[in-house]
Amino acid sequence: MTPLLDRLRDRGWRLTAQRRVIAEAMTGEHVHLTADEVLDRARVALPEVSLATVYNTLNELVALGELLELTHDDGRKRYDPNVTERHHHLVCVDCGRMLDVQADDPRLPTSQRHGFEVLGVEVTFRARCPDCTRAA
Amino acid sequence: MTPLLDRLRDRGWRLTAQRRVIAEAMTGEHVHLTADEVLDRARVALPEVSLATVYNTLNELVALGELLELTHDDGRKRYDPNVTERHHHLVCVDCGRMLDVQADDPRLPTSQRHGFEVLGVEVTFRARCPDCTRAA
DNA sequence: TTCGCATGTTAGAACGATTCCAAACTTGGA
DNA sequence: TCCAAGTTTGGAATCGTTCTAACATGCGAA
Repeated sequence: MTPLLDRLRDRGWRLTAQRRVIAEAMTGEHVHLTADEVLDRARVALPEVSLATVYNTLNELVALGELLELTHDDGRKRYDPNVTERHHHLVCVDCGRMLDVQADDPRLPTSQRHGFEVLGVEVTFRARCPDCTRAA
Repeated sequence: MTPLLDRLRDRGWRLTAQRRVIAEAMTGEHVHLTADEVLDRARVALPEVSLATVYNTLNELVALGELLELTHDDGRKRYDPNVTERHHHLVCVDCGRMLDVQADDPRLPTSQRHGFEVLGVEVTFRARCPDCTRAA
C-alpha cells in the first residue's frame, strides 16, 4: 500500500477498489494526467471504473491537498501528485508533454531543460485582491 | 482610429463595424476580458454583434499576434491586448480579477502587489520537447 | 458473522465554453 | 453598379466537466 492510500485511510476514507486504482494511477514522477488518461490507466487494473468516479476521486484528492490541479491551454485539467516539492512546469507547446522543474528563476538553467528548447515563460501570482480580503 | 485598427487594415483586413467595436473593446491597461465580456462591451456600441463573430475575431487577433490568449483556472479564456510589454499576471483566487505586473522575480516586489495578498506563484516554461523538435 | 446504513459508484443527462456550419449579407475592386 | 470573396449569424455540434438519482458496498455495531 502506498503512503497516499495510508494517508487517505487515516482521513476516514473508505478504501474502495476504484479509489485504490485511481490513486495508484496517480503515482510517479512527472505525472500530469488528464481525467481520461487516469481512466485509461485505472481500467487496466479495474475495467469497470467509470469516468464519474475518476472525476469525483480526483476532485476529492485535490481538496485534500494530495493532488495539484493544473489548467492546461488545451482546456483540459491535469493532475499532479507532486505536492511535497515546490516546483514549476516545463510544457511542450506542440505535444503538451509536461515535466516538473525546480527552477525558481525565469531563466531556466540548462541543467533543468531536459533537452527542451525554451520559448517563453509565464508567471502567475495567485493572490487575494483588496476587495476580496475585505469581504472575507 | 487606434493604431491596432491601422495595423489590421495594413494586413488586408476588411474593416467591418463588428471588428471595429470588438477591437475597441480590447483596448486599455489591465484588460483581460472573456469572450462574453467582450460581447457585452461590443454590444454597447453595436447591439447586433454575435458571439460567433466575437470568437472569430478574437481568434484572428490572437493568430496575428495582436492579442494574448490566457487560460484561466475557471476554464474560460481571457484576452490581453498588452502584447508589446513583456509582463506577467497577478490573479485574485476569489474573484478572478487580473492585473499585469512587470516583475521577473518569483518574489513579487511590494511595489507591484497592488494591495494584493500574494499566496503563491506558478511558473510555466513554454518550450518544444526533443521529439517535437525532431518531427518539425 | 451478519446487518444496517452512511458513503461510494454509476450511466446518462445537463451544463457551459467554444467551434462548426451553411445560409445570408457586406465590402471594396472592376 | 455589380460581383466575388470575405464576413457575419443563429443554431447545432463538440468537448470537458458536473450533476442526478438509482443502485451497490465498506465497515462499525451487535
